[in-house]
Amino acid sequence: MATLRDVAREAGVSVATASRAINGLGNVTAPTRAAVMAAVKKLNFVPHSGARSLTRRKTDTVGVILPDLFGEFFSEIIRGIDLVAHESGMHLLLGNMHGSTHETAAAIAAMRGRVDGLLVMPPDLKPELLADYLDPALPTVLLNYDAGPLDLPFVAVDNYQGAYAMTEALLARGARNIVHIAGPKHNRDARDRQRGFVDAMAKIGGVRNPAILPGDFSEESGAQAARLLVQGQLPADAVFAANDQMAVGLIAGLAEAGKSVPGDVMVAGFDDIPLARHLNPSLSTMQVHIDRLGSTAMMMLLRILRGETLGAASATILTPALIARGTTGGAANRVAAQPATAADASA
Amino acid sequence: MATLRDVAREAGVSVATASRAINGLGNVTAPTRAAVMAAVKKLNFVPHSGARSLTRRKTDTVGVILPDLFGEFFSEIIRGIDLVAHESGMHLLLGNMHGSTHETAAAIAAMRGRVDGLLVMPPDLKPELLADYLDPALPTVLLNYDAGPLDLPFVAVDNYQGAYAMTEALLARGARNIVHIAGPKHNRDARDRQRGFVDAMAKIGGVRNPAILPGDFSEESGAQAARLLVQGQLPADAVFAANDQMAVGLIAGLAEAGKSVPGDVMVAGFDDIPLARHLNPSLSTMQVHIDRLGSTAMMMLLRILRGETLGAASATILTPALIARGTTGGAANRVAAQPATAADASA
DNA sequence: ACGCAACATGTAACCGGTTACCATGATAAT
DNA sequence: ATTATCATGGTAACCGGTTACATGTTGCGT
Repeated sequence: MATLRDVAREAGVSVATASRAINGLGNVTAPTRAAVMAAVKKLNFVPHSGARSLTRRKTDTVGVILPDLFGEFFSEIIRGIDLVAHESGMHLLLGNMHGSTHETAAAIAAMRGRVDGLLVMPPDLKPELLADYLDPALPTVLLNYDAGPLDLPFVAVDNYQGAYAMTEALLARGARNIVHIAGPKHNRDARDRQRGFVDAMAKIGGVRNPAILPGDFSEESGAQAARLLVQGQLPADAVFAANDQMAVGLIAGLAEAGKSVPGDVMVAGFDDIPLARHLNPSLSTMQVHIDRLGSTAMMMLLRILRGETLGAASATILTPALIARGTTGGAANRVAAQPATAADASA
Repeated sequence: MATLRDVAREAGVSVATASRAINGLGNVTAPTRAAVMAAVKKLNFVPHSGARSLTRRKTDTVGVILPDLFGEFFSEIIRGIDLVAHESGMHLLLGNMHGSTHETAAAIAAMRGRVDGLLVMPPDLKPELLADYLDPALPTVLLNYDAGPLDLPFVAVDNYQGAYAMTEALLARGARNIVHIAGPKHNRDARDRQRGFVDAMAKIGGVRNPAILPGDFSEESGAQAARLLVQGQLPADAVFAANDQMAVGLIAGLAEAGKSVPGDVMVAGFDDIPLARHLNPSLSTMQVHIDRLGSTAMMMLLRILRGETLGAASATILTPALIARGTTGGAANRVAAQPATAADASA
């Protein structure tokens, strides 16, 4: 592979001139530039980005660290990020922590010297640990994680409010015995959604200890919950799954057991993955605009990299919208969970 | 951020020794190594991967260049790649050519110096052009693209055979007037699938010029086709869409027009995206194991990077399996399109 | 014709690691 | 006691670019 030295020699100029010609710096005469360009073409020279980023101290790459790559949730996030990154000529370096805390540290460490900034989604990590792993000098935006005391910019979904709104909607539709299928114990989204459910049940439904089944956000755990429901003879007239994936498994499980949705029992999910509207009956859910989660975070990171200060915009909360579809017996109309916030509108 | 020089100074040794201690090379005494490690911990030193890769001449990163990031097809591919890459401690650098030929060149060029190898999926590029863009010195595996004369390793799906088998199955189910919804004109997969359809119709069904509607692999174009079908009064008793995404749109469009599936018309797709089995009725399709496309390619690339020669394994053809589901009125049983090939078995 | 500014180009240091090669001191062999 | 041997650790070159600074060249004003 040809190097800049080769090009310079071929064009009969110094490396400095060659570099300047290639990068379009002003102080090069037209004929010199032409000679350099000819050499570039002839030798098929492509600048070595690794070497370049060493001196420039920027890599034009952002690291994206996700807990997993499975399912539409993550692919939508990546798509959202890429959309914005691509416009600014940024590349995406994917890091996967595969659920393990130890790997998270490794994934973050491996990014040093490769990226200009980081987008991290640490759904089940304690903030203190995260602070240990992160390099304070590396601009970082958190995905779907309010770091609280850490004072890191983040974009998150208002899970509490969303779950509250969905529970309220189910109660309004006449459900009395609503069962919640929770997400992973350590997962923050899952815990916030559960809190929203519990609070709504207490305040609006007047129910103190609503039934909660365990789950882990997987389709299989939704099916599992269906079996528990049917066998355990829980008197449920509605089930609110903490995410769509589980709702999908749940519906399949209920169908197997001969239960009709929404006839025997209503079902609701959370996220609005693309699959949701294609189910039959279509799935009622809280629409999160998952791709916006990614694109908003990427836009924030870009602004930080440009040296702007985010100020109030450093904490962006996306409010999910209630989408009432077939599984709650409703028409397919959409209603905002609450007036869109300024943050949401700017996204 | 601390550099190796800082660490060496702190530990009272030279940079060479520090480097050796950190990388576990033999010629360092235990006390010296301990001193270095203490300095590393104290200064929070993390080696700068950019600088390291410059001398080592390897980056532990592979570039992945895809035409788009939309839909489950691509997210499944990335997942498959990541699965294998992660095991070998490799990172993934995402490049997106966003459909444009010009951007493809840019995406590939930008990878120089950043990656050890390339995984490229160029569905609508001419082989000659591709050869121009690719760096012959950079190990490259093509995804879903038989480069023919280029002699590059690739892993592809037997689209022709798959489409042939699906058409045969539809005919066996009693369909007489089968309409095909084609993919993008320049897309190779799409063309091969169309050829398979046409040939099967001719050889088995004895039909010379079967009806073919245009499409572009998008859900919307499937819906569009549904409108054409209904308005144009085409006497179709089965529709074979070139991919699942279009089949989904098609089914929605047919439902809108009051047509029942599979009662009035059978529907089949291609790819077996996760969504397929969740539709109601569930979608009959050719199962491609999309993630394997990615993981197989990544495994091939790793072997090349290790210096092994692939030999016959450099061309891997995955044979899709016929999955008969609800939209063709069948039970949900799976039948192999044909005996699995050696290549398929080894994947 | 001379002095000086403005501009083109070259030299070399530097980014942060790795590593070939050499120097040192300790130990072993004679 | 003297020298050969070797493990350990230091010096400096190098990877492939960028860029501060030095140098050379041209053109303008007087």
